[in-house]
Amino acid sequence: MPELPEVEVTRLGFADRIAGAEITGLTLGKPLRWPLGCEPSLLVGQKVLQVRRRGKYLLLDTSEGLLLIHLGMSGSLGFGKVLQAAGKHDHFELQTTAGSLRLHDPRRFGAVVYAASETDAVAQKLIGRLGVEPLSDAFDARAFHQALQLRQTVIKQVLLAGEVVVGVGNIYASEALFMAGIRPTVRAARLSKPRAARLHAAIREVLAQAVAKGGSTLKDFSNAQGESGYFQLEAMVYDRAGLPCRVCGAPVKTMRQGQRSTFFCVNCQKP
DNA sequence: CACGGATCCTGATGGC
DNA sequence: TGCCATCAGGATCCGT
Repeated sequence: MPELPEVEVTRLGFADRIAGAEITGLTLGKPLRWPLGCEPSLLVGQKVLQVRRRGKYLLLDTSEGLLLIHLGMSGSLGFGKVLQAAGKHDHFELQTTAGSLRLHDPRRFGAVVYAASETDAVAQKLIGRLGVEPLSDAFDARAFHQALQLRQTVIKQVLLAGEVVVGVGNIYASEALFMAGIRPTVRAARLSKPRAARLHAAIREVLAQAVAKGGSTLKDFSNAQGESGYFQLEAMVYDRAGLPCRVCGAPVKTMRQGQRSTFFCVNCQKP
């Protein structure tokens, strides 16, 4: 479910409300992708200072450390007063003086990990090798082109890997490549400077738009207030196999790349 | 070392 | 209360 826009919309939904609150309890459900990495009681009494985002991770800074939260494929976070008992797919809940932060994650590919600091090996293993933030000034077209020159793999896979640029998942990879007019099967190293620049701009555009519109809701995304986004209404190719391309009318094609579906238009996207 | 594939888990959907 | 195969927004680990 969550790519960068959904994670960012989630962050915006509760960051200000949880900042400054004191942690009063912590409840765990079934195991997530990784263990928490500390005794739950260690968190109690600490304050939540702020909530940041790095790629698809949320970083909850606390008085003595930080929680790294990843939503995996099916995770979502809710924040507020506890109105209902935890359901069978609620596997993490952080109780604070401002409300409770609850992770709902049916598939449990998500994770919540505690680290004493961001430079800790525990934290570095998760976020230490991530690429540049696409919406930051550090995401530079020239550097992007240069990084692509070093990759022998197809461009769609490079985007998904998150080592060059973070935050682009399966939906926005297809969407950004469509916007840039680039076939997903092009070898990254073969992209010309102008085409890399187009892709650079497309990635920023598609992600920024999705954040502005509240995130995609192709499956079950909802923000921390439980409201749905509506990016789905504007997907150009994702999940549109066989439907007419919104630009040229040719049927949208689909293929498998690395066990994931890719959608593209043979007319609008050049090899 | 860089790449491609298998893998974790549950639920929804569609064909038979 | 049908059963089975396939697919789903992620990313790590492992073999080559």
